[in-house]
Amino acid sequence: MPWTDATLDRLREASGRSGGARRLVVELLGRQDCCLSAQEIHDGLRSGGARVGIASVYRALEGMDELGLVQRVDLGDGIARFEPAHEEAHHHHLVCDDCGKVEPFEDPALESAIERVAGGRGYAVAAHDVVLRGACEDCRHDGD
Amino acid sequence: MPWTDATLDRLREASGRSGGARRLVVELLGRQDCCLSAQEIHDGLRSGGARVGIASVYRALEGMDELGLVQRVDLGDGIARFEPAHEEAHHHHLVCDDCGKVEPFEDPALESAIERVAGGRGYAVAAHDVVLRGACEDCRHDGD
DNA sequence: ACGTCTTTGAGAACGGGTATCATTATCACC
DNA sequence: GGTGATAATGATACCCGTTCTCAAAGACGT
Repeated sequence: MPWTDATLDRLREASGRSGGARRLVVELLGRQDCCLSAQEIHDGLRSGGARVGIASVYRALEGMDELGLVQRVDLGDGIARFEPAHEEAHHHHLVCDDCGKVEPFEDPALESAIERVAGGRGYAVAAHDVVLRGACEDCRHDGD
Repeated sequence: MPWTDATLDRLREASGRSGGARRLVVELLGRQDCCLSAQEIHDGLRSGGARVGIASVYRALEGMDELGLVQRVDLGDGIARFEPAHEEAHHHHLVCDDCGKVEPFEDPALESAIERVAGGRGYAVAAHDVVLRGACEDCRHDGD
């Protein structure tokens, strides 16, 4: 788990301390391959028997976000989701309006188009989200 | 104001009635060239002397959204924004993390990359948002 | 082990968005 | 122009994700 270890190191380095709640959040997030909401993280930890407060989950996520260790993902439903930031495997999301399924995708041409746009406007882009909403293949063939 | 008139017609057609609050919201939105939040619309109408409830603003926006007359824009700050849907002038947004400025952009290569991704995944994409965050040209040259 | 300073957890507080409900306004019909 | 059925409206209570507060617990240098 390279991301988990590196993230714990960076967090300890930044604050000078370690903490149990923060470690649990990082470890859970490191096991995921797509995004999780703060509530989902909280529920996952509680169901695993940990006595973790929701505020600690938000604090851990905030700290990681400031250090660029997580990618904040906004799917448009008013709930912030987070996933480990693997710079070598940057991806975006397809959201099905029918069944709510979220699946990641990556596309080099999309990335280069984004970089070209930002550069042409004088922008130093720190982050970008692309969210495609619609009907997934399964739901297109179901009744709709 | 072609969008304003067409939108009022479509809304009346859909519900069978007209209403003063809805008309004010549509007229205000039709005067904008980029996105506004519900609160901004509400404040704008109240400061113009109209006694409009915030609930009516949300209802008007919801109705227009269902008919595809507005584009819902999510800039990642937890506030939904809306702008007139001009299908001939589809655009996305650059957001400055420093000064909060929002500016629109459009890019045909970006659009075609999105369509290609969605098609390759069997997705019927109904809507897509691209939000680029970073430092705008002004803020890059200021202190930061 | 001790003291200091950060983290933590519970719950209050905040804010955008939605639901409720009595009142008002619109419109087809007369 | 009335009249009645029905939708729109505005004030406000409510929901829920997120942030704030604060006392208690934990981490680390000494």
